Amino acid sequence: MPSTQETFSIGAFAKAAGVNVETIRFYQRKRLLAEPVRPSGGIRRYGNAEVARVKFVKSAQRLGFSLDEVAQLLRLEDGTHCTEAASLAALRLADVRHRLADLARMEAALAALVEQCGTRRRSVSCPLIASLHAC
Amino acid sequence: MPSTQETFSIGAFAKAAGVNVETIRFYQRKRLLAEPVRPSGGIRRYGNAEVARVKFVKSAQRLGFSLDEVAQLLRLEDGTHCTEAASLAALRLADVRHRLADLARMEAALAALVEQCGTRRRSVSCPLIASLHAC
DNA sequence: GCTATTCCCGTAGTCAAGTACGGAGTCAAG
DNA sequence: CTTGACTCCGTACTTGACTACGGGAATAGC
Ligand SMILES: [Zn+2]
Ligand SMILES: [Zn+2]
Ligand SMILES: [Zn+2]
Ligand SMILES: [Zn+2]
Repeated sequence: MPSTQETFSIGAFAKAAGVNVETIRFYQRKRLLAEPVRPSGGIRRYGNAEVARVKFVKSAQRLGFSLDEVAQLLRLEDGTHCTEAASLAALRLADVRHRLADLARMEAALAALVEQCGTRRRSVSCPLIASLHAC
Repeated sequence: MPSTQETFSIGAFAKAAGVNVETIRFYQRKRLLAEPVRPSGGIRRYGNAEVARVKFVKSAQRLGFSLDEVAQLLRLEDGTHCTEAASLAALRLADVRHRLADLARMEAALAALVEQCGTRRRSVSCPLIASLHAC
């Protein structure tokens, strides 16, 4: 019972998802997006679900995941999974936690930098470089 | 008064920094690294400072910064900065905080996914896609 | 019905970030 | 002094993620 109109053409779809039409087609080639059947020589239609999917891809990308990794993430929720999916998710989770820690360090360093530059103009040495551990 | 021996050849430098020799030279072309003078037809020498610099670049990259952005970050601590540097850092900080929030959501979603797949095999709907808001 | 957008599809080009290669020069060991 | 490893430098190739182009089909507005 989808009440909202779920019928985007590829152009409207791309606009709704905030990407280029070519990007949609590129994702279809890369199997990140299924191409809906087209009514015998007609035009394909897309719904809100695929808009959300594309937005997820772009967001995950911003977090540093490659398209292949995003595809894996998506497969976690898509298909028949469980046994292998759980271990995959665990791997990704460890990765995410590492990034989280790194980002937190970076946040602290940047915040300190902003603080120092803002209040006094006498900073002995920037904490930025020191803040990123050798990992 | 540098007591530690600060004399890497480019090969030792690259190894110490955990990157390829070609990467060093690439960074020099990109002005992320200055090339030290070479004693009239001799071999260039590098020190611990540039090792730290390269490690910083790689760490910042892992956090999603592009090389151009890393160059900006490095300029923050290098030159005469403060006024413009503070706003640049603030921009990056906002970005980092956004990513942090997204990553935290994703962490929760992945943890839940792992949990669900591990214990029961009945998950109504994966929270993964929902975890990244439309930003 | 006519024209202007869109869509479809394949191929090709771009941009960032390296990575590889090849020939000449340099240097330390033997 | 020769040999082998390493350096220097320029140019070219690779990979990931798009982006552009071009010609024919389909649909929408008038
Ligand atoms: Zn499961
Ligand atoms: Zn780390
Ligand atoms: Zn300052
Ligand atoms: Zn976000």
